[in-house]
Amino acid sequence: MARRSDHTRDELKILVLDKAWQLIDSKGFEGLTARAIASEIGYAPGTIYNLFDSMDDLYLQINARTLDILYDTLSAPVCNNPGKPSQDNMKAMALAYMDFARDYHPYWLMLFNFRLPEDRKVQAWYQEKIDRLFEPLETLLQPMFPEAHERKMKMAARVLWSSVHGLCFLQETGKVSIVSQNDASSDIASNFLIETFLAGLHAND
Amino acid sequence: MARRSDHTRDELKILVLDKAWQLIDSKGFEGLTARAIASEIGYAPGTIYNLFDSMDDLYLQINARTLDILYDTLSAPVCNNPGKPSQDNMKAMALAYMDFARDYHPYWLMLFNFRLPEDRKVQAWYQEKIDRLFEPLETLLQPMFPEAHERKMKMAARVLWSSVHGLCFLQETGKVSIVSQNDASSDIASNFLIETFLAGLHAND
DNA sequence: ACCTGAACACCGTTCAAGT
DNA sequence: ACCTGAACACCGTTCAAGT
Repeated sequence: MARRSDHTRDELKILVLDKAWQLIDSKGFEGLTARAIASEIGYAPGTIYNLFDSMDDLYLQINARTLDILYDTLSAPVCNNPGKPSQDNMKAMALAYMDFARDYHPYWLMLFNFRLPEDRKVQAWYQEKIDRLFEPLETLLQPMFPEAHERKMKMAARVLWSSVHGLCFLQETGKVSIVSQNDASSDIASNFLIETFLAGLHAND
Repeated sequence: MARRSDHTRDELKILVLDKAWQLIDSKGFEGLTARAIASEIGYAPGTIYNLFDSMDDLYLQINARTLDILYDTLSAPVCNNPGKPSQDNMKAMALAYMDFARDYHPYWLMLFNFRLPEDRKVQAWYQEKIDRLFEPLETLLQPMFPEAHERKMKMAARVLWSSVHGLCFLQETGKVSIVSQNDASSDIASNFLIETFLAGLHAND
């Protein structure tokens, strides 16, 4: 019931987000409540609302962290193997995405369950974090398109990316067994998708 | 506070589900609460739990209705135009799916936000409703594969279906503008996906 | 047997009151 | 200025008590 100044405002925000991240890890998204965070860091629930507009705002900040990790994950295949054939790197990227969905499962789910409050647009900085997710794939697709067809290349990147996401989503949420109950089924399916899509791109040239 | 027997148990279940469907339509998923349903049909909240194990169980029943409508929607292009080229029917099917996602938006979202309570498997009757969603697309893909390659055809159906879903999901949840801010962008993107995928299938024969 | 409705254990969020 | 914590308006869910 006083100013405590144990931490600066920014330190406190980071403290809250770190604890939120931990709570998701240990209790899942359902365990992430304002009261739980507050009690864990030794503050009152109201303090959360001093730092964030709402829990939705806090979810957005968590998603921002997740998007940063995902960006690094998707960039890795491109950066580590610049010499390799694009198709191999694309397959590696798709598998990296699927591994990410498994390893960061609750965080990855939050990315898509989150809906903005209808009325107002998502902030520009957040949209930017989403948009740049396509960049690594664009880098790989670039050499397959003439320079004049950049818009088509960008569409191809988004379509292929969405496809991998769709595959991953139906796989990961267990709605569908893509090929069989095999453990490697998602690998097979995503490789098949990429091979077919790239073959189609070349055929339609 | 007594047995009322205004309705049989089954009538009551239908009454609840109908009202739940209406509530989602008018107030969105957030407006769908046990108390709201009960008050609207003139029963006590406890009655809902007499008919359903939990709200999750009720969500599952709503999803079952949604899946039935979706199945009919996806079947339409195949049934109505048996003579047309498969590619045209596939494009129509993809657009039908995207229209469905828009027209039944909250119901469609519930399909994917719903996660089963970890421990126990989804019931067989529900899994069946999911599995048969692939049938219309399989019917269209069938002629493109030799009979011996049925397993490959089934995988192609699931991969293509997932891809369309992924495209639709990123489009509909507004995370990504696939081509531009154009209204027709999802049509362009899904047509491009299908053309490329089919061309790839033929090229890899 | 069926239904009630109070009760339990929670939520997100607000805001007057403290230091 | 910062933080508290009680209060408000909700949740899902349970279950003794009624008819």
